[in-house]
Amino acid sequence: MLNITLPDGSQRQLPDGATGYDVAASISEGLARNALAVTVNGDVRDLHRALPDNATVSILTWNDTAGKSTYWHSSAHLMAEALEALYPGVKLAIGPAIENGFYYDVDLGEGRSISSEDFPEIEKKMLELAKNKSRYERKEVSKADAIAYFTEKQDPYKLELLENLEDGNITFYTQGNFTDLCRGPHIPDTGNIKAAKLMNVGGVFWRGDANRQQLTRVYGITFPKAKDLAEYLERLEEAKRRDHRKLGKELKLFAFSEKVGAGLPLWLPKGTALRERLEQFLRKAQVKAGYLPVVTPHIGAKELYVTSGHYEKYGADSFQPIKTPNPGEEFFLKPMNCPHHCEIYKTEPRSYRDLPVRFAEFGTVYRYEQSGELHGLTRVRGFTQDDAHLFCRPDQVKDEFMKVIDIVLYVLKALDFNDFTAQISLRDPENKAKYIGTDENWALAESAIIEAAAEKGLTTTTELGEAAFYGPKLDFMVRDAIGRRWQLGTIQVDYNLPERFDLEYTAADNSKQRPVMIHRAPFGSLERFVAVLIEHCGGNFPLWLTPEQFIVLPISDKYSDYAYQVKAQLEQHDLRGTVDGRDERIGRKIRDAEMGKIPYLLVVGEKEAQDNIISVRKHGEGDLGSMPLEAFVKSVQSQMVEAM
RNA sequence: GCCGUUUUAGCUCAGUGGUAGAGCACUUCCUUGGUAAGGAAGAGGUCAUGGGUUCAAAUCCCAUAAAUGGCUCCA
Repeated sequence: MLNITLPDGSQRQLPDGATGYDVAASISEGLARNALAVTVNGDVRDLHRALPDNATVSILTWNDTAGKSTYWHSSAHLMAEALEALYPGVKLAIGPAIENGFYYDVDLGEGRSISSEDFPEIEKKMLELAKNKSRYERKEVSKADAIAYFTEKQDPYKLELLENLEDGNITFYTQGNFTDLCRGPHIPDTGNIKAAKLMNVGGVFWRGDANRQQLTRVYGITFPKAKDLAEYLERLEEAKRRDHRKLGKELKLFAFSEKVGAGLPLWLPKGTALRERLEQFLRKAQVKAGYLPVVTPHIGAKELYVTSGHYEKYGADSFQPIKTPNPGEEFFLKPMNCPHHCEIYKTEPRSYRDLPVRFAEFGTVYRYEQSGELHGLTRVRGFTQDDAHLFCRPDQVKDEFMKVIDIVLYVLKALDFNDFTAQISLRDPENKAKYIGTDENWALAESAIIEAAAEKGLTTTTELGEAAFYGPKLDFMVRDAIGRRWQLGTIQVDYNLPERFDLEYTAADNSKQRPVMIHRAPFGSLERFVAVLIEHCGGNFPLWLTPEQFIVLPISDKYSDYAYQVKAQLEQHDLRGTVDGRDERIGRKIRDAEMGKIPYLLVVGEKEAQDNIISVRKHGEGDLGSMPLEAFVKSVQSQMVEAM
């Protein structure tokens, strides 16, 4: 008999040779039907493999990330089978599952290519093959047999992969007419692949090496129900509708100009209004938290970056130096604010009593990002960080972290990001030599971050080896309104720069000590944050932030005087808006204002002018009826207070 | 930076070798209209840039730039 422990801690006894499927069947028929794979002591395995004794087993279905991933990996094999059927002689490289679906890298051979026009045929073939309900059969093979198989098949990529595999550790999976070198695991059979869609095709290099063979990467996604595919495609459409590049243009927030240069955004008046409001919002919170605003120049002498180490690391791959009439004199556009802030720290001797000291700056920096990497506002060559550097004693790290977490949480709440986790990135304990700083300090900082996150009640994940060489960090991984994940709000410990800039403070015993430096940027950069925010709210910004809160729409030009009176009165209550004074009918004015995503449309005509009221229409909700100005002001103001 | 695709009016896009098009936006006129597009007229283009092929190029070829989908990178 086997003793099996389930995730809830309960125990079950099954006959020897029982499989994950048997466990699922012993729980419920439905679970057995939906089971895709199992985890055995944490490792994902095929559902139909015999279980070891005393294992902890959990059943994976479509609702588990690992279940989906297994499903998509199996789908990649199905696509490969379809490709082999349609493109005889195709050579296969690798085909993993990814976050949304899977891909397979293939070599079609000279003169053949796949384009999106070929997708329907491949999809059709996949579904046709899936209908056979072919089982994914696992088989352990010797290295010699595996090499013989792929030599026969003339697949150089699989042969190369085999070179790095150990004999006795090699498995093949076969479904239908297709056999692949694969570690697995896989779903039981192709039967529950009910919907397939190829998404994209692109060229990649074998093993990412530009000197090697160019392969075709075919991306696809599959689902157990046709409805799921339809929903997925709808989500993609929604993402397109929310694309910040599209909305940025439509709402006149920002633009790019070839003449100005790639990756250098131009902020239009409305975008600037939004951005400045964000800045004010954070500046206020920072001053309350004891930050000291500073301002530093956009360039720095070469020596500054030699000291910081950036010259050596990035000098050749970035914007090249600015020369002056003075021979040998060189300046660099600043790629970051930290070196400047270190120099500010050094302007006076610091006592342990002065710490922490927190310098904040909305600092514009320039980085020569690779041309292929530029993307709307999320990846640009000139951007403004909501930067601050905290210099503190080692024993203050935890407290400072907690305070920064407070600010980040405040920002996320005000902007309606409610779904997030904190990722703690620590040192790789196996490879401590990679990192700068003493063991003692690392241990102190790492436990400070972990404790701070725990005391703030954050949901956290911990990544070993993800820390920068100069210190551990905490990032907020935020899920937006349509389920995409973004990294916002970074807090990072730095042992490197204090060392390089020889920063010190005088301790209580009169000894010189090294302060700990903490970088932090709740937004990251204004550019990227605005991009994420646009996509999160679909261009419908929170009322307190939006460039225009209202627009007054006079029924005809007879009432435009009254319209301007309304605007002036609302402005006295610190509300922002305009009057649509065009010679157009009210229907047109409403349509344009709705398309412009302005939260409140205030219609005024004869009736309103006479009774000194306004007729209020809310964006996306329709007519709210008429009311006195004061009532409107009160309702809007209370909404804004609530949001903060 | 590499591979692919794209670039035509302010915007969204038609136009596959023979005189440059539509809708919206813009200007003017008419219209004074009550909750998602009132009507008419007009103006607007070295078809990204530079070369080439051709009697003839928006259209075919080459280069450059930018955008875009990937790859690589991301202090």
